[in-house]
Amino acid sequence: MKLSTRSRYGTRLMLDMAQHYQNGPIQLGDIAKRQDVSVKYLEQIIIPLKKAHYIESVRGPKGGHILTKPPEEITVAEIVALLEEGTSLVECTEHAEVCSRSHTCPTRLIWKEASEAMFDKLKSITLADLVQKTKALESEELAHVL
Amino acid sequence: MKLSTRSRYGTRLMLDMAQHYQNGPIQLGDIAKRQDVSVKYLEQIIIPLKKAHYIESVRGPKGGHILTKPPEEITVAEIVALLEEGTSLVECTEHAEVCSRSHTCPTRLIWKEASEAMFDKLKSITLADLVQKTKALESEELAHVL
DNA sequence: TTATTGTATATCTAATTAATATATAATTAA
DNA sequence: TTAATTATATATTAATTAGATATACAATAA
Repeated sequence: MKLSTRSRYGTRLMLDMAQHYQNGPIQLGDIAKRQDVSVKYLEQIIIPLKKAHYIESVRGPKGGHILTKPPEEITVAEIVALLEEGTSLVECTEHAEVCSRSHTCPTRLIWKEASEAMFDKLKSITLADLVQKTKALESEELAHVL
Repeated sequence: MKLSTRSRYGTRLMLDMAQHYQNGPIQLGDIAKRQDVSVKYLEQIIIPLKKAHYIESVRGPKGGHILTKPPEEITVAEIVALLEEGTSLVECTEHAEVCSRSHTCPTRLIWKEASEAMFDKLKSITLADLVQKTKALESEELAHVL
């Protein structure tokens, strides 16, 4: 039931890009340093995000990656759904045919409801919200140190 | 992010026991047949449920397992939390020390909120609800066949 | 034209999941 | 009292997935 590093790192990748949204193409090397994740792993994670057109890339020196939409218009639910390949906690709610009991299975329905509750929450959070939250947390931390 | 078979089968194990709550000790062999899961696997899954005192067992012929509480008093949230070993989608919300970024990490907070949304839903569903739901689904299915 | 950056595959390791096997202990009914 | 039945405990195995790393190639701006 744990979230994979794939969607956790992917969300941080997107958040990092949102934080530098105005700065032109962002390089994975920079994100990797800031987020403390290997470039090679980020290269894998970014593929589905590019395929789904959340990100565009430019090659060559001074190249990098750019969000195609403002952070206000991207929810965490979209990112997680993409990187986890679906919004369901069980295979059978999306593909009933994987289990012969699907049509009379009562537990199947509750897993569906639980998945929906979770994603409804994630739908309510945009990358812009996360950028804001980050600033708040950082000044909190600063106040705590002083 | 998928639920393990452990908690899925475990929930069905508990549901099956709830369906036969009045029938005295239930044998794993019977549950295994009805639920189409191997006895050996159920034997493993039942261990934490016994440790947490949801189930008591009697050995010998005519032995088996019994719920210690009526199905109305057991929620799916409890079962899943037990079998998934926690209610969190990420390690760091329960053990902040696993990640040095925890104190300023904005994503950590949203994973926590999402986990809570999910478990709040599961808390609202008891084994008795599932027993009811099963009956409804079965008569629906019957009506469909006729 | 070369340094820089992204792209595409392939490979690898470790952990986890899902399950099976074997041996043992308790209990009851014949 | 003993044979059948059932639970318990531990070990083992097979398959899958997660999490990463490595290698070779393609594009492009300075």
